[in-house]
Amino acid sequence: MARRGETLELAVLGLLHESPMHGYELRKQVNGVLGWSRLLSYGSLYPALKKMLRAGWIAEHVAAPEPGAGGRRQRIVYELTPAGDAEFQRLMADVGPSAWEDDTFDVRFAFFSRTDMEARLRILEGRRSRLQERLERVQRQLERTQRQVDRYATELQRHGVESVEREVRWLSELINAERGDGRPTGPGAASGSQDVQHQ
Amino acid sequence: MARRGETLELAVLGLLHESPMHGYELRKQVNGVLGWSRLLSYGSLYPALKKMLRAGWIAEHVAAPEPGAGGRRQRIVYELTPAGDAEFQRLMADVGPSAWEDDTFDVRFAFFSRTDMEARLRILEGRRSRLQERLERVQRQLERTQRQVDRYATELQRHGVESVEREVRWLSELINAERGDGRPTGPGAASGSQDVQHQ
DNA sequence: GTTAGCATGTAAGGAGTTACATGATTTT
DNA sequence: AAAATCATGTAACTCCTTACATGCTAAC
Repeated sequence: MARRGETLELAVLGLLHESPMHGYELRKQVNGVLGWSRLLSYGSLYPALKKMLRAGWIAEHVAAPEPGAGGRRQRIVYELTPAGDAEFQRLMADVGPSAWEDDTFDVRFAFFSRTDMEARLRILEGRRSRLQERLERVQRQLERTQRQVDRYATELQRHGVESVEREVRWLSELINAERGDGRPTGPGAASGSQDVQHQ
Repeated sequence: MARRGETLELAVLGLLHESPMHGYELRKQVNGVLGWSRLLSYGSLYPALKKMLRAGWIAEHVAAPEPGAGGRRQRIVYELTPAGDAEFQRLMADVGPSAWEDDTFDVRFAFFSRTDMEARLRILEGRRSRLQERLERVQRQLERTQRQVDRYATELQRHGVESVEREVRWLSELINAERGDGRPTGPGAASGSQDVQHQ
């Protein structure tokens, strides 16, 4: 049951899973690697780190201010504890609807290497049908409300629909690639764009 | 100075500008017309309406429960006051950076018919350079951090970049259309990207 | 000597969600 | 009789941002 707030938590856990890091660096990674549009603020990150420390998922240790490049002050390096690793596994094991919601999906996807193919497929397919539902809902509304007098409102909607359709295609390619990788000469999934995307 | 919270306000003002509506209907319009992914909740909308009532921007009147289709209870219909119309104009007149932020841009765009071409161009161009900055930042990061061991993280970033590039192209087309509509055979703006960037 | 980037934090507040509370009317 | 849809609202809570507070080192 991954609530909304567990997204940042998962991101931190996943990044520390790769290597220990201090807060400032962690923030840049969260922004960069996870392609978040709005830069995560320190007012968000540091309290989250404190909370995770208290929960015993991460451990801190003060690193010497190595005189390399840039003005280095004493940094606090965080690393994953065994409990933190367990928590990461627990969160990643959730393949229910919450795993394919808008805010969480990207983070899950970024750490897909740490899940098995079955979980990946379930999440990708869940995400896809979620988007398809959205598409149907919007298109139904487009027909229902005939008030298409306004070109800008119409154009906005058209662009929105196209964006979602594009993402559905992307997901379909990923799903095919997953299945293709599973069975090298798969007979069912071999229609054209089999593994186009997978890298 | 359109702060984050003024987005819902602007949406309501804009929709009531077209015609009076009650809350339930307003919510559907906000969700549908403005293509919002997450459905706006009543816990958000009704307090906002109360606030706008107190501010004098909208007026309420109880409508008789006309026995048409659907279970109709007594509805509260809201309509724009002259003060509300003024506020709408004031908000729409803001062509500064806040007008092209992620959460606000869509709403502004939906009501573009109520602005002049100059304001439209300024906002479209502002939005475009904002996205281009984002693109550069991500691409710089992609080069800097060589840790591209993970195919999923890489794929996520690739898709993200492509999405933003696609939106930049969309904005460019809209900008061209605006200029084309303004001066049917415009001689000045015809040199490719003459004033593309100018913020 | 001042600006820019590195680095860590706290306090206050904003914007929205979820869950709760209520109740009418129409369709199945 | 139950379920679905219409319709309005409140209270508690969550997550996040902004602004503030501090101070180091490197480059200009």
